[in-house]
Amino acid sequence: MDKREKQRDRSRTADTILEAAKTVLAEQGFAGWGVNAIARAAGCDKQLIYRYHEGLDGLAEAIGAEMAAWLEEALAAPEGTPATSYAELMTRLALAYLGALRANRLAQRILAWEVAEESLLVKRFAAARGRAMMAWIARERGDLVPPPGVDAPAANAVLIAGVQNLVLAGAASGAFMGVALDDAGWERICAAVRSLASGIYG
Amino acid sequence: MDKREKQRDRSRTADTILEAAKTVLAEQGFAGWGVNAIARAAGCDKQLIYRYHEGLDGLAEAIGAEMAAWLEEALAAPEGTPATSYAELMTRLALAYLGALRANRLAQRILAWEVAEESLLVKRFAAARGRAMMAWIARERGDLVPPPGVDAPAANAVLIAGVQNLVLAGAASGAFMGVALDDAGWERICAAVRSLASGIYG
DNA sequence: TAATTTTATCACTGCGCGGTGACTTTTTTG
DNA sequence: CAAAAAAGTCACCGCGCAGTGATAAAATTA
Repeated sequence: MDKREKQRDRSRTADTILEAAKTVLAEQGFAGWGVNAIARAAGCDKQLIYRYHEGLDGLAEAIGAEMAAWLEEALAAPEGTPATSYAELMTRLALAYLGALRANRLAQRILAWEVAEESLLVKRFAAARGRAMMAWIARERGDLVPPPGVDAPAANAVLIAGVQNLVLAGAASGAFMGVALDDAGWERICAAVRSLASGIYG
Repeated sequence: MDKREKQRDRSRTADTILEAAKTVLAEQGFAGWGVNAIARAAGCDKQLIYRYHEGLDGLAEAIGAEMAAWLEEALAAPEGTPATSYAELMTRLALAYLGALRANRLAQRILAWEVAEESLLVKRFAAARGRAMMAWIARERGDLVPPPGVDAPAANAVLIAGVQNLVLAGAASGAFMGVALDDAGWERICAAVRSLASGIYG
């Protein structure tokens, strides 16, 4: 009876470990992210983390790659009609990013990690994200151009950074500068992003 | 010769410990912030941390209080002529915050801490900062009002959050979305903040 | 000077961590 | 079936951590 001795399968186990690593990171944050916790969550021995994933660094690298893919998809989603102005383009980007980020705890944890530690690993995450964002802009922009006299990359950086920090603050403490980050609060933030973008680009 | 047996002085020692705690936090970040490291930096026994500061929580509380005072002073600094418009008011706030934050590693570490952990302690830090900011606005505003139809608190949240995240990103990886955060880059960011504020409020 | 209280140090416990070598069990190959 | 290779487990090491009870040294009081 019940002699299921779980058949052995290397790639399956490697996958399980990667999933466990993501789960632990999403739930505990990078502070509690280590071989012991991951092996515990994966239900296997920690040795396998070193064998199948080059240790924690390899796992982090894999997660970073998945994150880059996620970002691509999250931004690419709201297709349909192309933007008719640079202001609309950037508004779409910022709002798509805001929504996607709010729904992705793992991504939030990685962002927090990026500002809390300054390892090379984490720098690469940030650089990859920046590249993905800029690539999206370059691809979607078409022949739309920001108004002359406006430093679009700098303004975009402020907007996206604002969105990013608000999502992190919302997850961590539920409010920012007196604005409660509940559903109504997020609606206000979205409206403010729209106003800011059209105020500078429109 | 040289028999300086350091005279004992409780309040002096308590101060030394607090300073050491700040130094360790500023240099190592909150990950390396613990009784052992602090005692080592203060050159005394860790037991004294429990005796004179109620342990790590008490120290954190004290540091948080100092931070709140620092923020007050950092924002209050650029007096002189009062702002002539709401746009100018918020531009001043954002730029003063940006400059002060960039120069204060300890404050940066605390901000990173706030988004990385979700303890009650850290929530209080965030709440206190938010209150200080709003109090500054209420005090300096005079009879200036934002244009009708603009949700000023929400827009200010986006702006300040953007400034905050950019400073953290600059310290951690030196760039954000392709904008290098060196002296020239910060000039661009400041200009963008000015444009955003006057675009939405001006 | 002697007794007492304050200040500071020491030595230790228990824990979880990252990491590794030796082992057992299953699967594949000959 | 036996041998070899792959997959997975176990027991252990050294380390740094938070926390604590007993103890030593200085300062204060009697």
